[in-house]
Amino acid sequence: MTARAEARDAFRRRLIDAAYTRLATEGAAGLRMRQLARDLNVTPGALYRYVSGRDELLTILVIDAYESLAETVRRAEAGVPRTELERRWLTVWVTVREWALAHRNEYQLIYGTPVPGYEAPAETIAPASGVTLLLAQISSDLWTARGNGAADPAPVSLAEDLSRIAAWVVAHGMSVDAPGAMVLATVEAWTTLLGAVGLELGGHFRGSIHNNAAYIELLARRSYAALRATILNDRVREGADV
Amino acid sequence: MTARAEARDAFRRRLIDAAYTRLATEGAAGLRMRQLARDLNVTPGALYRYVSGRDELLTILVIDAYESLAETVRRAEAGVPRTELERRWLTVWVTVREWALAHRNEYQLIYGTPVPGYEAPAETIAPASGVTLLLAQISSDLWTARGNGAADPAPVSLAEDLSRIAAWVVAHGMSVDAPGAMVLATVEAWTTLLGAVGLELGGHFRGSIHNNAAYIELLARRSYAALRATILNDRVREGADV
DNA sequence: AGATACAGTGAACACTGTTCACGAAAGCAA
DNA sequence: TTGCTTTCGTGAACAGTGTTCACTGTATCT
Repeated sequence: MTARAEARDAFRRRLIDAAYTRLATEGAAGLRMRQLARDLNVTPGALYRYVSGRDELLTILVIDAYESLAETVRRAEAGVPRTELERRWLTVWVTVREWALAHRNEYQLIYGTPVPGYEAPAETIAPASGVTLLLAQISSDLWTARGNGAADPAPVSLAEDLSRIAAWVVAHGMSVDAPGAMVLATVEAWTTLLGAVGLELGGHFRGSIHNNAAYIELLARRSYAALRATILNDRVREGADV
Repeated sequence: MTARAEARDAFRRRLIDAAYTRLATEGAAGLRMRQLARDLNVTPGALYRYVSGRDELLTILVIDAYESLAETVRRAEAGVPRTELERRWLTVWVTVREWALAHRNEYQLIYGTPVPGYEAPAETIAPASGVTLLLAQISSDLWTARGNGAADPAPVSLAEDLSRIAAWVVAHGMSVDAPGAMVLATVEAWTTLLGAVGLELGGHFRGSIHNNAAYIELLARRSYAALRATILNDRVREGADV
């Protein structure tokens, strides 16, 4: 590797780091090319030797954010014994929230309003699936450990979507034997989780929920209970007439 | 009223209308003072006679969006017979989603990432409560019509938050006798609803849910069932041992 | 009718992202 | 080592942004 290529990579790294810092401290709007040039003691034009423009920088940061979130959650979840399914589930919820609080701007970058004039390109799709896959894994583990229970029927109106999700899960190397109702409950959990975090970050709980940690934990427990309840066995044992 | 004051009001109205149009067609980023000036055949400086700046315009539009959403949902919900609680509940969910789809940018303006450098001022808080109040009303009606059921106990960790919500509901002229567990289920529903709409608008269901109409309806039904289930009476009748 | 308040102008200021011709330096081949 | 080529960073420029301000002309009020 030539000295030039090395210097090039090094500077590109510095640029991305500077961009990351600006994003973290000032949000997506603080990501200004001219400001980054000042941060790096260079004229604005020089940046375009390393990056095609502001959009590419944003794409890099989007991917970075997805990966950072997924990695953080994966690491936390890996620390919980495999058999303690509910604790694993809970850990995912809590860790997502904590990451979001610690990385507000990165979170908004990926799950907030799309940045004006910026359309997330295809390469951002793959890294976006990290956390959902983790939930799917736990859900799948629950199904495997179910004993001899059957599952709720899945609604026909979503049959197509559910088989799409199943295919996608298979494509990520997981077994798909989890039934539609469980898959759906997992998607539902994902929806509620991101809803709760988004509302908290947006300050929409100002007049209601303040103890957001307790709230998210409650939501996590409920969603896990709902997930379990999709396995008929449990309910039947309890004598419900569903 | 003098002719001048009249013209002043008329122009201010025209300005807000133009801003609304730009927001709807191009998003918050398309809301450019200079562009609005061109739209109105006037120099940019003239706008500052009617509005203190871009932020005030945004605030007006934020309030407008909250009110438009609340009004739309209120009207739809009012069309359903009072006693059909589940249909009323469902109508709220579906209408919120439909409004969001028809007014993507307005929705993002209120529930998406806060616009860079813009902090929503106090006067936006009141109009934000429209839809939540509607859900609270249905939930309260359900409680009133419960027969002689008791309610689940509410978690102590959220007791403070729940009483804050109760106080806020009272301040809006509703009776508060609905128990904590129901209030919580209502907040939970709100969380999931906004989560689902936000994810759909953000394109985060691209690899999974496509039939979003069916999905939101399913979520609505489930959340209503959960709301009902907070009233012990029902569950006891079904023989569950919770 | 005269004083006053106000609307709109046009120029300016300080920014932004992006492009481009140019000179300097580095890498490579003979 | 010499010469050619590729790359780098600069500085200036372009087109755009929000906002301010001295200055007119016109409408309102006394």
